[in-house]
Amino acid sequence: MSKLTIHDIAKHAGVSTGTVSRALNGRFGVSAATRDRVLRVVSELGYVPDPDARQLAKGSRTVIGITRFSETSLRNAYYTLLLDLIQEALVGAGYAVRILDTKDVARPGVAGMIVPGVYLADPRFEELRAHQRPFVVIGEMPSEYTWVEVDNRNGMRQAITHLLGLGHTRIIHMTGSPIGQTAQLRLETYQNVMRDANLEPNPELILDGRFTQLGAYRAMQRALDQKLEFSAVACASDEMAFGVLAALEDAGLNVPKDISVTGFDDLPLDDTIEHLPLTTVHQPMRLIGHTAAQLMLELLEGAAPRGVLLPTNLVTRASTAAVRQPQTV
Amino acid sequence: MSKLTIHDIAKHAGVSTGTVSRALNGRFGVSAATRDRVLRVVSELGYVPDPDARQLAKGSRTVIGITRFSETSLRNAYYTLLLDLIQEALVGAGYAVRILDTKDVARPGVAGMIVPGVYLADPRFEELRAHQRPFVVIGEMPSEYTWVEVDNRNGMRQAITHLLGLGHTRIIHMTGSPIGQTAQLRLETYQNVMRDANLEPNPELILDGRFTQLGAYRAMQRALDQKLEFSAVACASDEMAFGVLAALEDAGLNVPKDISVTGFDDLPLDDTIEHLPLTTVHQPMRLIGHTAAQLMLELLEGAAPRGVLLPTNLVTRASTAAVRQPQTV
DNA sequence: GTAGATAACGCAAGCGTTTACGAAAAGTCA
DNA sequence: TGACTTTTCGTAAACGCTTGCGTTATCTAC
Repeated sequence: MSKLTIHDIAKHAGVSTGTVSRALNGRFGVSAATRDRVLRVVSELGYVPDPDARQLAKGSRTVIGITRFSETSLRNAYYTLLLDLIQEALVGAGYAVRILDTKDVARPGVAGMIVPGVYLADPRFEELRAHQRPFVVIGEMPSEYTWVEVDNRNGMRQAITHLLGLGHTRIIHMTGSPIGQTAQLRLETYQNVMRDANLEPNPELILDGRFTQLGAYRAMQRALDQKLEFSAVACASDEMAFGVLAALEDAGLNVPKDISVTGFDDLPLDDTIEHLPLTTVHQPMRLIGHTAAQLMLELLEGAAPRGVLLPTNLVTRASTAAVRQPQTV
Repeated sequence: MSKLTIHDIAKHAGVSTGTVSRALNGRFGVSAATRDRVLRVVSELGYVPDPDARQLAKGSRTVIGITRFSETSLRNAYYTLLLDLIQEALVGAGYAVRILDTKDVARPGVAGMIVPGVYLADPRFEELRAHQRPFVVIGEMPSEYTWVEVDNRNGMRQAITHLLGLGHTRIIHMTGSPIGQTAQLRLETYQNVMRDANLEPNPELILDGRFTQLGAYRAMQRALDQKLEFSAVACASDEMAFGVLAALEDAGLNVPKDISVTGFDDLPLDDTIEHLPLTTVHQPMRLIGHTAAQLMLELLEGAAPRGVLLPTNLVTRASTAAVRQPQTV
């Protein structure tokens, strides 16, 4: 089957190409009836407009940049997946996507920026604000700007509640870098949920794993050396959970028999590594990517900035179990 | 300045647009004299052809896929940088770049694949071979196919020679996953250079860090626990070197006073983390990206597969120093 | 029912390239 | 030198889409 063009659609729907174009782009000047008919034909034939032709006709090419991550905050797998999803949505809408630096915001031809993992305190954030270009932030919630973030509170609440339900009371929280809102929210929620259960959060049980495997491994090891008493570890990221798992394993402890561990992110794992299936808070990755792209398109059409909070939910797997010997508070 | 088009070039050079196009694309039917004149005007005015228009005129859109990494082999920063560079070159040549999975090779519209960090033993490699589409491999050297890789031998040789020159004789080699050629070559070279210096390589001094910070940290820690005697660590990646640095620091050892450490890759570091400046083997990242793109374009034009080996060189920084108390073999 | 306003749509001219095709210029050979 | 081949280059028609303009159909209000 040779390439399907807008002319084919026009012919099938009995209208002109101009009308098809307008229907497709939601422009005014098309009656609801014909729009529906056109759209039906489009989906029946499986027509998808050629991004090149579209761009060409629209005028100068518009590219949307996605920044690199800061190393520490979020890791490889997460980023790559996100990139892919955003690309999918944006290219579908006729934009080009490039990986850029925040300073490229000003570059001609760059219509906007999607910035995952940028801290509000980050100088790069200032850079973005200084320019006129629209941008959408992933993973932080700068008021007055456009962002998409997951429901950290609810996610962590579910994880801690799950652990409490299994009888754990001495629960370590492995927190990430304290610079970001994300880590902060997860930490706060941990503290709140503990308090709600009448367990005054013990500062000793809050460890900083810097959002990395190694950081969490070291923190955990130090805690074990100090004979810290605990039966569960709630981590602010999967990455850190893997570090914790390794430290526990090296100490001869069994997960989940001796210690329960929870993560946060639900990263798709590389098949080549076998890990204990992790009980973790799932982030709707596809939705995040899709939403970020959608918000960008919205912004480009002149919409007002807004934030979107996406749901999270706990996925119970093999790294958590009932506490071994019930403890008295 | 409004957009520069092929017409502007044509006018300035006193030729037709067709001629400009032919000159630009190296097609036959244009004399050397006019080609040079056109090219000169092009670079003078800084004209760059519109990829969209080019694609549109050329026919159906062609996209070139880049696969995701397998987690373990090469890390985030490396990958992202590479992605950026390849994108730059390929988009400039009028192609679209998408992040895809190896199984998408067969997808219509995908002209080729660039696959960084795929092992030869990987089933994904078979997948690539099974289809007709051209692909170029980064970081492995599959004979009969097209690849770009850095000179692992020379790089590791320089690193070890540097350490030997500083008086070190008990040098640990922190190797990566043994599945890949890369780790294998670096390991072999370490052994060879040691032998050349009349130091029979000691198997005890070969540690597996699995190409990750955590892996290297654990391996190093174990070695320290066993009171292994050594004065330097030559790592097969920067990532692992950071793990080693952390382990040494935790053990109260000073780098480079007590122990010298070398890396491999010369990853651009995230500014937010302060690390000891690492003596490491530099990989010409820009060149790698550029070469991969170039090879792909070549392949698309029907050229025969070939491999390109890129140079490496040692960058001496603060993590290496003369051995403390000279040792006798 | 008619005039005037408004909404719906078709027409066709681009957007910046590439690439047949054919004309003109330059070589080639006897 | 003339006829014929080859090379060089200009012309113009695509490529698939958007959009301003003008035309026709549909409303609205009297």
